Amino acid sequence: MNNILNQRSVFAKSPFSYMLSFVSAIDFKIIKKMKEPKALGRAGVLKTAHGKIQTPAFVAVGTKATIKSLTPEQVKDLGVEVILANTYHLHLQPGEDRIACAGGLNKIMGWNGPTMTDSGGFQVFSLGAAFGKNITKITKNHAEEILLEDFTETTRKNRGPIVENFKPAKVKEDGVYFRSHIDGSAHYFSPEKSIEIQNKIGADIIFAFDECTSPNESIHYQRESLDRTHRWAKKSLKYHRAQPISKKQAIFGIVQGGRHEELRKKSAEVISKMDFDGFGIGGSFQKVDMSNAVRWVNEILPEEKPRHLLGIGEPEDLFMAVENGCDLFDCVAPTRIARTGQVYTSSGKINLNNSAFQEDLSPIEKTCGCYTCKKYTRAYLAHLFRADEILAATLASIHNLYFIVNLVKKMRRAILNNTFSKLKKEFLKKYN
RNA sequence: GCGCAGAUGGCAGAGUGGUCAAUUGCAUCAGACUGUAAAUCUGACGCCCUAAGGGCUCCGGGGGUUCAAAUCCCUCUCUGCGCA
Repeated sequence: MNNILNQRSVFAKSPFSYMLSFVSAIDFKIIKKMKEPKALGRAGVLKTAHGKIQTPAFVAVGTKATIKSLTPEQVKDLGVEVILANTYHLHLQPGEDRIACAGGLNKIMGWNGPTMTDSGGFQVFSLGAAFGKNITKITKNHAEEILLEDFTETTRKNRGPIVENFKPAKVKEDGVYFRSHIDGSAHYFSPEKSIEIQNKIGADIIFAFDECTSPNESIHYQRESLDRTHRWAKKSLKYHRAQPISKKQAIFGIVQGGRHEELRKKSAEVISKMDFDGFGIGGSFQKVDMSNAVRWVNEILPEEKPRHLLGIGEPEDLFMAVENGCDLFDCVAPTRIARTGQVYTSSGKINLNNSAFQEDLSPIEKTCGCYTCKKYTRAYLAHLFRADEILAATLASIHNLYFIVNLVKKMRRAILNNTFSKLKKEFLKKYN
């Protein structure tokens, strides 16, 4: 016990801790802007209580305070600078009080770099309007098709009985009722509650509580929802600013508005007038709509504050987002697809479960500098996936995260060298 | 040698007169996955025809009963158990 106390006091008195007393919880400096006429892209440095982030930067998703299948050392070694955990998941398990007692998010998970938490706003969508339907962050269907009401039938088998029209999340004016996906227990998130939980979890950057809307909602609903998200943003901000922790914990407001130019611009205006430390851009998109939405918003958001495009992360999307002025991105794709055998290469994704790779003794990618590619063959990974070995997920996740994180690092360097357009053109030509 | 039980698609294993090209699991072959209900989910999986659909062959081998057999009878082969 003494040891722990000693360690804490030593940490508290470290020279680093005095640096925490800067006025804003974060400090963002743009060091270079893209010079192309219409480009909004920039390279910068975002300083947080747990270190700097060289932007643009890819944020690794560690929903439940772990990047699935990886240790923090592996995550750090492959180049990740910042991670994002989730309020909804951590509230249910292990609970924010336990995280606080354990010393906060960084301490409990053994990650000493910058951290963020999502507010639970995405679960309003994924467990609400999108529940049991074929709708996610990106939807390939046309709105007309999405409106078909037979998607509940396709709900996965192992997730309990399908109950018609059952949704674990229900939106109310002042908050959202959730039914836990773990044990079915009822929970209620208001903006204040979300912020309170995020305060306790203690990430460097937190997000306002928002509603990510489904693209199949009517324009009327989108309007109504957007007003609600704006009200929630105000409440989130007010509550947060009243807490002492807001001196070292930054809060980002989230822009919504679906695919509608009018709503996106309105949202960007409303949210940017609030005293947030930075901004998130949320929503569920059809791919063709995404660049418009990002552009509309970033032309309005104040240039000097960081912008986080929520949940986006395929290579082509990252090029689009960086070019259009986003600084941060998070995405589950690299780690999620890795666990099911799919890995990124410079000429597109490949699926290591395909029979062709069983005798392929080359690495995933010859020119890749990641641990997995330096040491293992496709054949070995193919074997691990077939044998259902845990290491498969780890090695593929290392590669995919390295691939994406370093792709964004390359974009940053290209901005600094004025070669972004060239990089984009060459990469996408080979990748697609 | 005698008695009993059994032989089903790559494997395991349901089915025991028509609704059976044959439940299910595994394996196999593909696909999906973008603020993680996710080490998950979906589809295909006898052969042939582009699909709806249709045709052909099939439940150890052979023969029989029946309008109809994986399913009933006879016989052979093989396997397991028990007794010699």
